[in-house]
Order: sequence, then structure tokens, then C-alpha cells
Amino acid sequence: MLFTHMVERNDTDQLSAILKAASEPNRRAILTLLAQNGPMKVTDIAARFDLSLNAISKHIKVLEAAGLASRRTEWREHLIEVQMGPLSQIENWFADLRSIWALRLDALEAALLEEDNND
Amino acid sequence: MLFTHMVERNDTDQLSAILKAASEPNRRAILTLLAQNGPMKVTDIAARFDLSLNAISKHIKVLEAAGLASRRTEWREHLIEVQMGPLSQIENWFADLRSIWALRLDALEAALLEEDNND
DNA sequence: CTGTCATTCCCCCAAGTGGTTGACTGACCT
DNA sequence: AGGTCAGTCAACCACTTGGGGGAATGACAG
Repeated sequence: MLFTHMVERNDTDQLSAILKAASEPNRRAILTLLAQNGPMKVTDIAARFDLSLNAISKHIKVLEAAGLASRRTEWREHLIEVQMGPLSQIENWFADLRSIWALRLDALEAALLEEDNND
Repeated sequence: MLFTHMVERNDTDQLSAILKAASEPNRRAILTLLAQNGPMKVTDIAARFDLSLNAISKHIKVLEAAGLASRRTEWREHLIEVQMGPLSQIENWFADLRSIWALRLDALEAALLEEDNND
């Protein structure tokens, strides 16, 4: 098996979700904030941004849906924590793409060598 | 300088564009196809998908805008080529995030040790 | 001169996105 | 009982997005 991270059909949806979630600057900022500070309450996160609590709440839900954040609800206080794990799916996809690319270049080089031998 | 890839304000837009462009399954498929086959004409790319030529043309423009593909126009034939370079911006962002995260854990551990000494 | 070809450009549509404001929930504190 | 507080839900708005169809372009072939 050449491509160790070979993506199964089911995973592509999650990969799409992860990339899309990460494509929004505010959401990336939230992830950074959580990485710095550890678990935070929704309100405290919102306080760092020039956005309504509601908007932040929605962003967090998107991050959760993508698996990039998790929530520990302690009555009305929701502690949000960053989840680094799923981000590696991006790396895996990237690594696969690079493998495919390198494979083609290798084949190309081999073909050129073959041609040299026939001269 | 701790974070070697520290993202400047100007870069975040491009990073967003890259992530967003890559978040669409069809666009990822196009990238894979190009990585496998090398430069291809728009029509030939479209032939591999169950989408209109128009849709493919638009997807390619998104990839171009994100810097993930480039175009070499030879009269009416446009040769599209994948560009792996910009993808590393994703890796850089990821590495930075991970650094920030690890930094917090280190600080946490240090604090615990300090506490131990005071016991 | 009339097609054909590869591709873009323009217009249309349905669905999704980021953002807002306002109402709701339910324990806790006077 | 009545207010506060953390957070979600619901409705709404402007804008974008992914997709389609069709016309336009401009060299080249018959």
C-alpha cells in the first residue's frame, strides 16, 4: 500500500469540513486562542473578539462539527477545548498529494533515462 | 523568534483562500488529477468529471486565485498545472498552532513542578 | 465563407454563510 | 417572586457559492 493515508470515500466529507472550518480567519483565531489558553468559556472567547456572542457561538459549533473543538458542559458554563487531532487529516491529504506528484516525476525521469539508453 | 512561520497580517487572506479552495471535494480531485497527470487542458480535466465544462472552468479559476494552480495559455489551449508550493502555508499554520499548544502544556508542567517544590 | 473547437463571459437559480437582533431556558442571588 | 447570567435557538439580511445554459471569441479546416 503506497499511500499510507489513502483517503476513504467516507473521510472526504470530514476533510472538507475541517478545511472549510479552518478557512475562516475568525475561526482560526479562536483555535489559536484556545491553543494558548486551554479550555475557555464561550463568553470569555467572545470577549476577545469584536463579534456578537451569537456569532462566536455559531463559529464554535462549526469547529465542533469539524471535530476541531470539543465541549464540556458544566451546567450553564460550556468549556470549549481545541482538538488538534483532526488537523492531521489535512497533513495526511497533503502528504498523499505530494506522493502522487513525486511518483509522476519519478516516472518521467525513468522515461527520460530509458530514452537515453536507446540513443 | 519562536514561531518560524509566524503569519503576517497580509498572509492570512491567502491562507484563507488556500484552505477554502482546498475544502471543495471536486477541487481537491482536480488537484489530485493534475498531480498524477501533469499539465492538462481544461477540457480534458472536465472530461473526467460529471460536471459541466463551465463548472470546471470556474473551479480552476478558484484554484488559480489561491495560487494552487497555474495556467500556460498556448492559444486556445490552456494548460493547467498544479502548484504544490502554496500548500505548505497550511503546514506552516498548522506547525505554528501546534507550537502554541505545546508551549502552553510546557508552562503548565513547569507550574506543576514549581508547586511540587513548594510542598 | 461556413463550421468546428476550447474556453471564457454573462445571466440565472438554489443553497449556504457570516453576521445581527431578540426571545427563551433554568439555576442561582437577593 | 423577580432579576441576573451563560448560552442556545429562531428569524432575518446581504453576500457568496456551486451549479447550469447559452452566447461570444477567434484561429483553423473544409
